[in-house]
Amino acid sequence: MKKGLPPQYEARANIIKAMGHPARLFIIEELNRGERCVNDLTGMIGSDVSTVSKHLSVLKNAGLVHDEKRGTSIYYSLCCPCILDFINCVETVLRTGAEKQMDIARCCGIGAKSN
Amino acid sequence: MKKGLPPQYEARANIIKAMGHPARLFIIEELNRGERCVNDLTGMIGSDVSTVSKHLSVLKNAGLVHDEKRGTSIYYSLCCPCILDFINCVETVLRTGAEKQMDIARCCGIGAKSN
DNA sequence: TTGCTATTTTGCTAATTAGCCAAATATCAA
DNA sequence: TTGATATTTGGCTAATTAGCAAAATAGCAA
Repeated sequence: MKKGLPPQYEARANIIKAMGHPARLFIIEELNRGERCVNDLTGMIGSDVSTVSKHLSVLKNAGLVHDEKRGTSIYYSLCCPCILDFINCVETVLRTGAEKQMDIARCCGIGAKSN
Repeated sequence: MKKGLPPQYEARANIIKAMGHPARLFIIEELNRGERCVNDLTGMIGSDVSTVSKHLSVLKNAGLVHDEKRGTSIYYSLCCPCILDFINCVETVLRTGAEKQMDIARCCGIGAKSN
C-alpha cells in the first residue's frame, strides 16, 4: 500500500473502511437500537441474505460487532456504541458542504429557490 | 449497490469511505495541527506526489478538507475538526478487540507472555 | 519569452470489493 | 432419519480503488 506510515494507521483505516458502506451504516444504526439477527436485517436492507451476512462478517472482523448464538439464530450487537457519535459529526460535514454550495450559488447570483 | 436504503446512508458512507485509508488518516491528523500543502505531506507519507494529491482530492470531494491557494502553493486545512474525536473511538474499538483476544488466550490456558 | 517550482490530470495495471446464486453447515422438531 | 429454518461459504463477474510515471497546468521570477 505505502511504505512510510506507522502500522496503527492501517489498523484504524481497517475499522473505518468497515463502516464505509451504506448497508453497514444502516446495520450499525439498527444494532444501536438492539440486537438483531441476519434475517431481521435482510428484510430491512433489501439485499440477498448472503450479502447481509457478509456485511456482518466485515463488521465482526473489524471488531465493531459481537455475535451470540441463541437457539437457531445468531444475534448481533454493537461492541462500541461510541461509533454512533461519529455519525453526528458526519452529518456536520454534510451540512457544512451543503452550506458551502449555497454560498457559491449566492455569490454567483444564482437565486436558489427556497422550495 | 443496493436498492432499499434511503440516500443519506450513501452520502454518509462516502464521507466515511474517504477517511478509510491509512495515508488519508495521517493527512487528517496532520491537518489538525495546521494547514499543509501537498509538498509538505508528500515528504512525510513517502508516496509519489501525484498519489498524495489524489488523496487530498478524495478528502476535498468528500467535504472533509478545504483548500486555499496562496502564491505558488495550495494550503489544505480541515473543515470539521470533530472528525478527530472519532479517531479516539476507533482506538477504543481497537483496544476492545485486543482485550477480547487476551480473554480468549486466558480462557484457553495460553499463558500470554507479558512482554 | 524561458525556466523553476508546485500541483493536478491522464493512462495504465494490479488489487480489492460488492453482489448474486448455489451449495454447505447447523439447529431443532417430528 | 427427513424436513424446515437460519446462516455462512464458495464461485463468479462487474465495479471501484490505489499507485506510479509522464504529461499538463499554473504562478512567479528573470
